[in-house]
Amino acid sequence: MPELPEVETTVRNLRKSIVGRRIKGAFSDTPQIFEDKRLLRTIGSELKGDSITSVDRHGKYLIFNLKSSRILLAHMKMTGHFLFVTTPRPKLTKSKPTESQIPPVSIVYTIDTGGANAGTVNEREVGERFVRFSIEFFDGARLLFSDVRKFGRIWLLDNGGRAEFFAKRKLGHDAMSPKCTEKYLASQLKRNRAIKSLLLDQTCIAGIGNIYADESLWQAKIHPMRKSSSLKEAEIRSIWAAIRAILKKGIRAGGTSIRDYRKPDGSLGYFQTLRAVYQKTGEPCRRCGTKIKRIVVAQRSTHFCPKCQRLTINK
DNA sequence: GTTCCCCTGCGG
DNA sequence: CCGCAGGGGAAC
Repeated sequence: MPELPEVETTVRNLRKSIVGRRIKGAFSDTPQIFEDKRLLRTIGSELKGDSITSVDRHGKYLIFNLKSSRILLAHMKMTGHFLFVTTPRPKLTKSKPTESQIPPVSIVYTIDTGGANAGTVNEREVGERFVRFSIEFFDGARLLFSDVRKFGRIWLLDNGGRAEFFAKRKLGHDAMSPKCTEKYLASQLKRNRAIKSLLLDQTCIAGIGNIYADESLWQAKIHPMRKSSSLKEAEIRSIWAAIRAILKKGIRAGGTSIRDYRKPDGSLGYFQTLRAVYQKTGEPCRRCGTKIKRIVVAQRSTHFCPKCQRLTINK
């Protein structure tokens, strides 16, 4: 799921809800989401009494700045998404955690949505079934991290740990940052690789993923396999402008909700209704009617119009 | 560069 | 049963 527009939408949504609330506790029963496995047991006591002072983003990383000057970081990977709920904690089910798993502060229990009595509409909306991490605030509101595939990651950084964390990952400029100029893009494209693979490379530009890469290249009329070093200045300019326009459109649409992604309030984004090529294999190109083609680039499904987006420059 | 892996669910 | 899915890291 989440690419820059989804993460940005999440940030904007959460700023309105979680900033300033005092944390009563936190809980997770999914060891995979922590790089530091100790957090599985200690995250509750670590966060208790703290509060989130601001929410930010770098590429696809979500940044929760804490009053204690520490930072809670999150990456939603494929199916992760944050939900903010003020509804009462759901009723307990038989899948109650064992004694050893019960955290000192608060617990979010797994809801049994199977069987004839599959969860109520509300339970389905908040995706309780796949909650991997949760924070409970003193006023009863909760921040839930739902993630079917458990690829998402959460980190708790000490004061000052942020620079080291991002230096290690060598992220390029954020695609929506003023620093991500056309000139910067041109400098990054000097590496001689398929343009699509470079757009997906977070050390080149941070924030673009599979959907917005395909959409941007369609908009710019550039073939995804074009070698980046062969791109002319005008082509780079058009890619740069397309990235900006597409990401902006994605943000305005509240992101893409194809399967798992939702805004923190549970509502859907609508960029899926605006896309031109992503997962539109066989459908007519909006510009020329040619059937959209699917190939694999950088191990990812890639969708493009074989007529509008040519590899060779013949006209 | 590729290939495999981490996971779970869904649709053909 | 199979392939596929908004991501990314490790190993060859």
